[in-house]
Amino acid sequence: MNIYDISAQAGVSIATVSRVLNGSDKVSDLTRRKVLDVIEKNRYMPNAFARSLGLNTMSTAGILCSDASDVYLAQAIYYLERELRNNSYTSMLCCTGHNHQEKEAYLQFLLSRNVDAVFFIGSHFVESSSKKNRYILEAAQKIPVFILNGELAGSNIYSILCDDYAAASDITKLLFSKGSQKPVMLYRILSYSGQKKIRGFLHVCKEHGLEDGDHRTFSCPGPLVETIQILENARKNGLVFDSVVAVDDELAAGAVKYALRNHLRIPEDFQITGYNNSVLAACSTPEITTLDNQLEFMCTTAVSQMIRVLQKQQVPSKTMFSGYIVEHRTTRK
Amino acid sequence: MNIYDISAQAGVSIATVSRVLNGSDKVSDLTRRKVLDVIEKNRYMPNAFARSLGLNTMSTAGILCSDASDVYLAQAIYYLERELRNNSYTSMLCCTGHNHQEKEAYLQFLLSRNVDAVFFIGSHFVESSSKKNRYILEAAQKIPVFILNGELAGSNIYSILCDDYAAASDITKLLFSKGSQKPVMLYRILSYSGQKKIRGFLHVCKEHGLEDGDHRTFSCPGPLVETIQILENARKNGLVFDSVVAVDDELAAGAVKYALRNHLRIPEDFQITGYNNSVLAACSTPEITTLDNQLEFMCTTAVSQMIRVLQKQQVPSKTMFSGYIVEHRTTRK
DNA sequence: TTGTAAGCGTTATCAC
DNA sequence: GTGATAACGCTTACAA
Repeated sequence: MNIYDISAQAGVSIATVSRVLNGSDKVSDLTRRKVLDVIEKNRYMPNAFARSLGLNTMSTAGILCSDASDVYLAQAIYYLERELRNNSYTSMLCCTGHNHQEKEAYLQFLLSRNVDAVFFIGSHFVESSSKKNRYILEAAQKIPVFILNGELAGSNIYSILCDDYAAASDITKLLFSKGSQKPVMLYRILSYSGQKKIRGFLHVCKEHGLEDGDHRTFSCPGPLVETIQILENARKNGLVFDSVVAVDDELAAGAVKYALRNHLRIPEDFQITGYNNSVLAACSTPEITTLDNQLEFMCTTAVSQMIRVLQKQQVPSKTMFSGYIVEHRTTRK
Repeated sequence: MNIYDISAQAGVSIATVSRVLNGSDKVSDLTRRKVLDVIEKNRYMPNAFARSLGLNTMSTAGILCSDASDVYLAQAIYYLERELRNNSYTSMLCCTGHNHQEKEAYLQFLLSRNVDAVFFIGSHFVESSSKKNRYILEAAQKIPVFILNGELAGSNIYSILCDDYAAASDITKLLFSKGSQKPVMLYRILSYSGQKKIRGFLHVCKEHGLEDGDHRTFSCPGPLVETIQILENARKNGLVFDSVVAVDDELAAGAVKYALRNHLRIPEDFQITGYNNSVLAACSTPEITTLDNQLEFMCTTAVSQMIRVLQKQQVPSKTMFSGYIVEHRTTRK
């Protein structure tokens, strides 16, 4: 069943059917009714491929993330998909993992599908080596690229991110103000946002006279049990700490486990802060004080910027906004 | 830059270029090399829309779920996308929410994009009213439909699911065997799998002489705080219970909170089981005993069945397998 | 092994 | 307001 069948049955030309299909006002009501009847009777649906070929777009956007099962990224995917869909765009999802080669391959894969734009969720897509970022710059020559929670300068690249330096500073300040003397920080990897958070933490530590900040940050890329072990080892090695600043809520959940196992009272003896305000912060007992980096706002902003860019309108190449602290029960009153 | 430009530069016909592009062996090595050189020099990429139009497929599959941010569904999306991608299929994601109209609209949206197959994740897509399921049957007339964790009979529909009746029975038996006398069950909604789990629970209760099972199941569709409140209310209303069978790990996390607030020792005074073996079970303190319903296996099975169906091979319309219990610290040794 | 030419099903530009 | 018809860029018989 194609446009010719419909035009034949309705006794009009394919041009008229196409006009009806696309809501042109240059069709008489009578003809329109006639054509619509035939279309409905046959449950006709125009062929998306032919349509795309003519229009050179299928209204699709690519979403690249390392892992759709990560609670934070999953939330971002949810918001992005919702906004895209509300604007009649389909979302093509790709989970790349952390391997650089794979990231490149997946981006090529999306480009080969002629997506109209692509969203990177997470700062780890932006690498410190500019050579490794070339694939993003090249993609941006074809379609607009949006980086959520990360930053990369380049033409046709738009970065939308939370001010993680300020946020990490604020949350570290909060701990000091609640009586913590010796915080430590848990991070995953030295991604762009990871580095910002570490710098914010270190800066505030220094402000409070803690000069050994460099020895108070720990990389925890592995599963929860390893995170706990890292804290155990730090203590065994003689490090004194009475609070944990974690760069995500899962790490914070690890810190909660560490505290409970060692019979440290939360928040009296030991305070913990998470990051992302995810379901994990709410599911933990006690609920974790966390930083809301306004993910929903970030995603809606990104999609509306995409729409603007595709309409050739001007859009800032960098949009940064502040997060806010959500106090729960792992920090003192 | 299109196939004509390449053919002109390489001094061959577009047919030859197409052959090279599609790895035909009917091209001499010399010609192939010549064409590949031109392709690489120009970074030529064939137009996906034209290609799709000719082949009548773009190698895309639709994934429908209610909410990509749900930890369990997010995990399923991750596995499905990975398997699809490994088979050169792109994933088009749609999050429908729970409204029936939306589900229909989203399915139409995917069909209008000419996807090759569609995956429904979650039993709540299958409604008890067969009239409401018609949209799925109709879609199945065009493309194969795969239902994960749900069941619907119909031509070109393939259901892949865990035996939730047996699983819920097993996990309830486990609690009795660990000394629980009075379990209660927490469920979300009366979805297909929800009902199976409830029946399994009730059956085992009866086996153990607990005749008031019907009064021991509670619907908890809302957020965590409400789940806790429901348990509080049950207790205030005089119901005695010493364990909770939850149909997902988030509900189990709510039960953990309830127990801790009421100073019930886990697992000595109060035992809890979750479901799905998700990150929430691992992040909770104590870690939650949970049921692994082999989501990864379910997703890989679904995708390999899709491949087979698209190759016109025979595939069972229903595939059911058993889950297994992962014992952690919310049940006794 | 290579080339010619006919589709694939739309949209859009012209005439009328 | 409507109808021919060219374009979109590829795949694939069929011919050479």
